[in-house]
Amino acid sequence: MKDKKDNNPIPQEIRFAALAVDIVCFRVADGDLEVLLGKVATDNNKYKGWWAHVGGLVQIDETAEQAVDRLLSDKAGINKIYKEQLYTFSAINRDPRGRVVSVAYIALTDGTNTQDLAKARVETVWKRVGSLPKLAYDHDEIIRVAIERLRSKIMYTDIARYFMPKEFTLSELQKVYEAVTGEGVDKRNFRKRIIALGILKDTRRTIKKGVMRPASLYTFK
Amino acid sequence: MKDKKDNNPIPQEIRFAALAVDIVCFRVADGDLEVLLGKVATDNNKYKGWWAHVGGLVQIDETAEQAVDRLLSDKAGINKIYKEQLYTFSAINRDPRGRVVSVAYIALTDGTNTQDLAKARVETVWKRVGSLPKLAYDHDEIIRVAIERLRSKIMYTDIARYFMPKEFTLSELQKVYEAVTGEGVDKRNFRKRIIALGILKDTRRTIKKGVMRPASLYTFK
DNA sequence: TCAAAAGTGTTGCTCATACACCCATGA
DNA sequence: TCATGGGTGTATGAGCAACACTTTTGA
Repeated sequence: MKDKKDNNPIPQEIRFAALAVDIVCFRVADGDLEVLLGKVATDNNKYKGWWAHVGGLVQIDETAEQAVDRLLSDKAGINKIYKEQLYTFSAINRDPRGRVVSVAYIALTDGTNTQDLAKARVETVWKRVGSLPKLAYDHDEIIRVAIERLRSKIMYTDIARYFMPKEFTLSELQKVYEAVTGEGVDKRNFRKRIIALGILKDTRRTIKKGVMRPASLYTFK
Repeated sequence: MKDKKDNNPIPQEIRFAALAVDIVCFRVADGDLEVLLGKVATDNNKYKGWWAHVGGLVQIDETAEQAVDRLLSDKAGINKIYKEQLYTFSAINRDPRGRVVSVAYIALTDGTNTQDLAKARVETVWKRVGSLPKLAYDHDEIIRVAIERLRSKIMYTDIARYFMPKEFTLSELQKVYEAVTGEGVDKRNFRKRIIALGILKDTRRTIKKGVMRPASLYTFK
């Protein structure tokens, strides 16, 4: 992709920075909030072999959003995912290779996501946010901000929906809230509140897992 | 400043974009929410003579935050102001001169601000947000997002403090809330709520304006 | 009948809203 | 005494938190 013709009329001398995106991609699996990490593979990079958020350079003919979709697909085999812009990090030495300004995004996917690992061009792993290694670049800082934002938004929006598969039980939804906030909630109060919001639809069908009473299945409206 | 040596080890061919900041600077004056606009002065620019948010290019040796401080000071004569990052706009054709990615900031100042007009290198004006002209570039979109964010944050944070002078009356503070939200509030309920937050301190002094009962002066803790 | 998760109501508290009159001042 | 904005209390309803037992199922 670097062979694209540079037909940008902006003078070269003021184009000092490379523009990148970094994607903090979350899921909830087995009651744990997890984040997608990719192994740094570029040579001449003191962080080679470290774990980092998936990301890369924005190209001349795409927006930051388009770069996010492309990089998630190419590097991690993840497609059609919910995303929102998080923050832009412009510290001068955040990348030891030179001035790189990064627009960070949060992305959410459901725990049963279909990651096309055949397409993924980077070694990736899902790590619980409670036990992360030291990350490359300023990615520790980025994920700190991302978790803070995610915890705050799950309280007053319905973003939890992007963690859920099409159909789910109320217990599963509750586990997602608890995994994100890190705190347990009362089952009756949770169900009352979430039903009162009017964002769920009862499918009138049930699912049975193991030796127990079947649970009602819901979808988001 | 463009004469700075380009000692960036990032290869020239991936540095396609210019990085800019745009600053949506608000104040409340005479009960109206106003925004600072600067007249576009660059030649070879189809927007020359239009009004736009104050902004400019980020330089190689400064962060976006530092660029905001520098540009507000140089172009508008405004110093030491509260600011927070709003959103990064990366649409490909947002600037007709070429690919410019802009990190937008919100800045707030009090209505009695001391703008050093002698230093200001750009013609500026404060405009009521209710009667804005069509702005240059994508600045209509930027201010739409900025106002949305400001209205939302004034409801659950204490950012209103940055609109106030050191000391102020409760009526003045209420006017700021009303100017930002665009809606009137009940005086008794407003005072009860704001006092209950515990963020104000009564100076035990009063101020008298015109022919009326003096009002108590408060400060933010 | 046991294990395991599903499902269900009531009470008290806190907080937001609606609403109207007297006070202090200088002209 | 009048005009102007400053300053105050109460009642009602909504929404949230605390709290424990019964139901359904298959082994």
